[in-house]
Amino acid sequence: MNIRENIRPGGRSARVQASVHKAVRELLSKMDRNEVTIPLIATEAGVTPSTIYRRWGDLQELLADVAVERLRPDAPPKDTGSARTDLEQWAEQYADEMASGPGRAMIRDVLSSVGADTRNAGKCCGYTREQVQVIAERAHDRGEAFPDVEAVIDEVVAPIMYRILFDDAPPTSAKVLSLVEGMFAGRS
Amino acid sequence: MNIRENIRPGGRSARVQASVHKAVRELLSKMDRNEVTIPLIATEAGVTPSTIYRRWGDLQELLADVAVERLRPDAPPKDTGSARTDLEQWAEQYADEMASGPGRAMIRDVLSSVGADTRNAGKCCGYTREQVQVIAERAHDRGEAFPDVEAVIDEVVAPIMYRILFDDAPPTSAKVLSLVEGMFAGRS
DNA sequence: TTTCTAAAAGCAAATTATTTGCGTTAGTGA
DNA sequence: TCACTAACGCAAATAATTTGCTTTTAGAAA
Repeated sequence: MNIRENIRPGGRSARVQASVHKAVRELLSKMDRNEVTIPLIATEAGVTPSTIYRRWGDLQELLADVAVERLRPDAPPKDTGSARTDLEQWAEQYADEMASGPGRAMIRDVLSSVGADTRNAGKCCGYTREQVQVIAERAHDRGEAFPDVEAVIDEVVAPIMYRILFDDAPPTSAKVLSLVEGMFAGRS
Repeated sequence: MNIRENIRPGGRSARVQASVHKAVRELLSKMDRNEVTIPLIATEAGVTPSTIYRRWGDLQELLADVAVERLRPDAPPKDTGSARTDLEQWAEQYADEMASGPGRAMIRDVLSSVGADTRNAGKCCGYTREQVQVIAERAHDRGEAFPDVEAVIDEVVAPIMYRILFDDAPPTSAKVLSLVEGMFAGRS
């Protein structure tokens, strides 16, 4: 049950989608996530449950859909003057956001949904890659050396995410900085 | 709804648990995961659904419980004569197992369950850490240099897991080897 | 061993969620 | 404007979940 994104985008479907997403966000902020049900969302959104079932399939898909949207960055990484500090600040903010209660919940929602397609998780990965890419391009424009984007994902993003998902202790600020440090140590 | 592991371990509870786990494994091997329901599992296991609901709470918790057990390594990493090859072979096997269809499904089950407690995902992380620890101790006994276990998690385990979870492309054998390579490059 | 106790299982009724068929509404393209 | 059809609403049917109560059974005490 793939969510179509470009069928009749300007009409009722779009309004229903917006209304349902809004309802989900509001309910999640008010109550525990396993008390949120589709009939509840439907009431809050002013639609019938069957509409939601037909469009999203089940609660996990819907939560994932909402989470992906919320995980999309709303601004490019701040330009701090140097690639290293750009990356430091971006990584710290990324770690903070992802390690927060809502952040973790959204990541789990996105990962849980992957029943048939990996597209949801892939999108999030794509957002991250884009952000790092922006930093890399700025570095290039300034004439600074900057590691490969994939290396940044391996050495900075992946450890942060691994510890958020699997470990009890989210990475500290110092830890994040040391990961970035390691990134710049070997090269120049 | 925590699963207790040490209450009346030798009696009926244990038989029910074993029977339910077995039913889950068999059903998952026979059919698509989102066709598996608790009433189905109950029938297959020869118990009533309410027993499962009361013990595990919901399907996700049960699937996570089963997945954690299946993710527990059944043997220590193979001793290949040197720490580097130990780590190489272990990492390749780890990547293969986790990137496989069932592997990915189990990881997702474990991560999805984390409603109240992070214990499930933490356990998996713990298994991995133990395996690496074994390799590290063997290296120490042999007098070989070996990086810190946490560094191995950051630089080898985390990138593998990140790409399995978020990327479409699971890491290739060459990629895994290059991660291990990077691990040994800077030091000793 | 026998008896007592309470945790866990079974059963069935009540509730709640999900699916489905069909009629209606409202964007879209001619 | 009109015809077409995807998407919605409604309501009935089905399936899953919860819950109160009874029965079973492992483990402890006599």
